[in-house]
Amino acid sequence: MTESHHPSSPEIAARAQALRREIDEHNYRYHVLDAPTIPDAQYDRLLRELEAIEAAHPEWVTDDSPTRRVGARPVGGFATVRHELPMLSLANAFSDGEVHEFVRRIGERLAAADAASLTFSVEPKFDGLAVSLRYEQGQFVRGATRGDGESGEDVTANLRTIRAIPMRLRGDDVPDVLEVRGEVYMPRAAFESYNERARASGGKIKPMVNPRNGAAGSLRQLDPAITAQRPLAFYAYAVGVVAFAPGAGALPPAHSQLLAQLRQWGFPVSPLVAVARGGDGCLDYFRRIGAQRDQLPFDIDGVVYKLDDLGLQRELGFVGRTPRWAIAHKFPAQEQTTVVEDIVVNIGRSGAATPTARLAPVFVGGVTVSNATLHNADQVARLDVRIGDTVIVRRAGDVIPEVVAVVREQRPQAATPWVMPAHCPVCGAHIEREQGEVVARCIGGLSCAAQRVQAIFHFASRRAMDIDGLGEKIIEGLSDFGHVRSVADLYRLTLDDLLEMKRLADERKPAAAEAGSTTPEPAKGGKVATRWAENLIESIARSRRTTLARLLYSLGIAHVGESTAKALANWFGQLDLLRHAPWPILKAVPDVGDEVARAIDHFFAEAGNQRVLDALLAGGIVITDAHPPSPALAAALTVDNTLAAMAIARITPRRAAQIGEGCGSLAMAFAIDADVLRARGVPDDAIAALHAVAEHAPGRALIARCDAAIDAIVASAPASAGASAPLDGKTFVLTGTLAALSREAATAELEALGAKVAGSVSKKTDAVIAGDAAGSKLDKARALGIAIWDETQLLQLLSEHGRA
DNA sequence: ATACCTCGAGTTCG
DNA sequence: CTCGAGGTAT
Repeated sequence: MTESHHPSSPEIAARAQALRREIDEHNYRYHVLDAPTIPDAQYDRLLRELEAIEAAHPEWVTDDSPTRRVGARPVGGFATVRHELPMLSLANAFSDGEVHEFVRRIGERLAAADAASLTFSVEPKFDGLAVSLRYEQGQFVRGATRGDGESGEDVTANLRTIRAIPMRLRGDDVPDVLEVRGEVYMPRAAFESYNERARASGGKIKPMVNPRNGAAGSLRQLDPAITAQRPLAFYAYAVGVVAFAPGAGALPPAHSQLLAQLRQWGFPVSPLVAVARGGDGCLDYFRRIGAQRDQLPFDIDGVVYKLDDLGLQRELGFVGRTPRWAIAHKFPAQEQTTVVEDIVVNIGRSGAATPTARLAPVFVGGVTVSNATLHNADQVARLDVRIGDTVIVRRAGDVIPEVVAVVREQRPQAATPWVMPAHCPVCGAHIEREQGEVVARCIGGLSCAAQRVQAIFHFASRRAMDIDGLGEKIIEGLSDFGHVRSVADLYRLTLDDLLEMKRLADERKPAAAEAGSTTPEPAKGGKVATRWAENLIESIARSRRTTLARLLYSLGIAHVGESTAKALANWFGQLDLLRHAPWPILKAVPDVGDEVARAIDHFFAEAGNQRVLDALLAGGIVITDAHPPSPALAAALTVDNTLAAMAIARITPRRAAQIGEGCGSLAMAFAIDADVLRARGVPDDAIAALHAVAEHAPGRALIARCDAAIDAIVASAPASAGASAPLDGKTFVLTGTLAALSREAATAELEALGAKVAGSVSKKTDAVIAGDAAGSKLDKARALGIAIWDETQLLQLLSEHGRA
């Protein structure tokens, strides 16, 4: 429209009509062909132009205009619609055998010579909401939910808001009446972003439990304006009533062709539909779709096989409301409902009290689940899970089951909110929760049997001391019968100790053995038990030779995991230097800050822990990789002893420089009078900080200990670094499965060359080494433009430097 | 102070 | 794997 020329009414009306056609066309290209030809912004411009015209000329608005997708809000509930042809329900198959049986039955009834050659139209079974859409003379007139199959709810206004549903059929040969059946669903991405916003809203918007509930809830909104904001989509998969004008046309003879026809009429049909031959073809399809399931942009709960020939379908007919010619082959459910029988508290090695839901066993995602963690009290409160509640349990792409939501309608009257118990169920000590922390902890420490067992279990674990065959049950036995109180006791165990423990443990639970347990437990005191005990003793003996990093990690010091243990071992080199280092010294190690340094200091300050360490050494532990402390550590510490003083007085580097300028060194600063310092230009707050330490006896003692520790470290450190490691400062990330090396071996090789192997990709990563079936890390590397190597390149790098 | 980036700890079933 | 929280760079 130009500014000078005022278009006549007929011109504008024509423009409006053209816009409607164009917008419909773009909807079709986007939703049905999945091949948009204009950017979203341009689409929006067209829509706005049409809206403007219609606002100026309401008399031209047509019922099927794309602007009319959001209609008026219905009063009260939804009207009930009776389906002229009932909407079917399908029989289910859960195994290959049931599918073969289904095909065999059809072959038999049709007296087909060769059931294996029957063809089926096969398609994914969407996890959404089935609806029926009615078109008269090509216009969308009504849509209803499936309901009970006989009648559903009239959700026409809401269905209009779904762009994937055409308001008008395309083409000329359209039937007088057409009912299309299909599934309204919510794409996963839309579900995720909706929940993202819900979380960001801080509770104002309630997150959806899953895409299916999201779709169902959205479609049942009384206000179509709300539905319009929910990103719903639609796939057509069948027809109901179809009536052509006399002589005007007919449906094709096969279901697969019917789907093609629906696509031509303007309906989205899943691109995954296919044709399969015989039971084996169907099962091939099932596996192919199953393999893609996690990658699909929408949820499916199985696949559907329909005998392709519509004539044969008619011949077979129905049993009740389910057709003989179709079956749904379901994947193992990823979500199930079950009942929370109890909520118990588990105590971890750090005393963390973790609530766990004891569930009535339920088959989810291929395994029977009877436990699910609830993480912490906050999570329990968020979900408001109570004993006796019916809950939805999921086992998503991950392995670990989780409680997704509570089904409020099925809550027993008597159920009360769950609260974290005040006392440890194992040792009776208080359970306390630090201000601002999420986890509650049993404060019993090692006097709590649970924490003792967990501590020993951790000590023996593969990445720690690697004692093969020392499992939780055995440790419990050894602990209960007094053979092992601390990890050091493991190295004093005798064959007799183990055999006696086994005997006592077996006596304690004879009932279980008599209850017809299938595992024969004979020869308890005999050869088998002896052999077991010998193996365990041998495993323990083997573990004596270890590395400093492993030993440190084994101790279970708070905040000291594998990585920190390695850093400490590399920098200090020797246990003796480390076990007496005050925390300001520990802070010199990269990635060790106040919190971690204090935790280590605190651990070694416990006389009991030092005794255990001595006992371990007395028990024959040998550190095979002891070496002098790193020159870098010595260098960091000798900068005028400033490090320790800075840490204690919380003096920042900038301030330390100011003080240093004023009096030569920080150490000197402690000896100089406040007035003199002030006269030399040292700021008052710096002086106050120095004094706080100097006048505080523990502070002075700490500085003295730091001095001693620094002397010891400097004395034993080599003068300077030799040739630096070839890959010093490089960071790698491993992903996927490597063929020649295990992931652990590859890590060890790279670290031997001085490289760091990180767990996740960031912009600091130098290269990502991708093995087979690499996952999200690879995508992230691509997004960040990080070098991606294959295994060959890794092996080449290693051999260049004389490894592997 | 703030915004990453890492690390640690807990977790289920066969 | 996922969350929480510690460490460090900005």
